[in-house]
Amino acid sequence: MPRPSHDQPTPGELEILKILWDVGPLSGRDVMERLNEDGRGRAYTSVTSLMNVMVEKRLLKRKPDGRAFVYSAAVPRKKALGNLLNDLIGRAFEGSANDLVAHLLNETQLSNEELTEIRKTISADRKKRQH
Amino acid sequence: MPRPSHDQPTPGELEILKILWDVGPLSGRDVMERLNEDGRGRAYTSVTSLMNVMVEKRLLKRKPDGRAFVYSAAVPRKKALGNLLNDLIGRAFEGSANDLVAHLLNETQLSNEELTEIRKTISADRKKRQH
DNA sequence: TGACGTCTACGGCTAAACCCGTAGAGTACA
DNA sequence: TGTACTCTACGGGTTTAGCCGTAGACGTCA
Repeated sequence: MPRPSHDQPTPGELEILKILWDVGPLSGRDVMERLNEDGRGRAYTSVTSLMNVMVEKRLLKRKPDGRAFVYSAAVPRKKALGNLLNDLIGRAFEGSANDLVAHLLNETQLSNEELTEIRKTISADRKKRQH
Repeated sequence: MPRPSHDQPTPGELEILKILWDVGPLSGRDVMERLNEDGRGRAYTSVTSLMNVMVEKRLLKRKPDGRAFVYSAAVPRKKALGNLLNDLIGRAFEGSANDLVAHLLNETQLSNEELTEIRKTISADRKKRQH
């Protein structure tokens, strides 16, 4: 049996999605330039080839624009990140979101700033939910 | 350039690690039987072959036991899960643990039970930290 | 018209993930 | 001794991820 197809965006695919989520529809060349701001000098065809795979996977949409294509995300950011989170919760934390949070607090070293931020997030969420 | 070596345990590797973390050192056959409780009928050689790769990656250790090997996790659970979490935070949430928690609360549908659990976890953590 | 540049389509490459089968050595038991 | 079983070692197979190069179409500008 082959390697299981993961259904989640791969790391490289996520990079592209993040760019398109942030700045909206872009040409292949624009995506390449943004990607390569990290210093890795990907070739133009590497990027478009990856994006074409993503179109087949329904992660991206593309429309002709003159002679070229304009690509845009076909999956909303919130949903994609939620899937990624749920995938990790399912694979590593027996499906318990609470286990994940507990691990985050106990086993990773968070700065005090991050801790207070998280506490604020939690209490704000509680207030929001009691209408 | 090839696919970047991910440094994190793959999904299949994580399954094996979870078994060894839970029940301690096991023979290849025992690991196979536990794995196959999920219904997928992996062959014995599939499992041992995967575990041998994991030994090379230093994810597992093995010791001869009579004619066979006994495998054990070479990476502590807390560290491996922490790495997995940090990897996701870095790739998907711009390095912000708080963003991850916020996403968990806002964008994934958690049950009320899970929400109260998480709140308890957070406040227990706070109390623990004010020694 | 010709030189140049950019775009797509296509195919190919390496390595990882995951899956197995077979051969040969060792053990156990009748 | 012979049969049956189990283990390791080894190699192979398929799919995906990520990376490119080249060919051919098309546009621009001198």
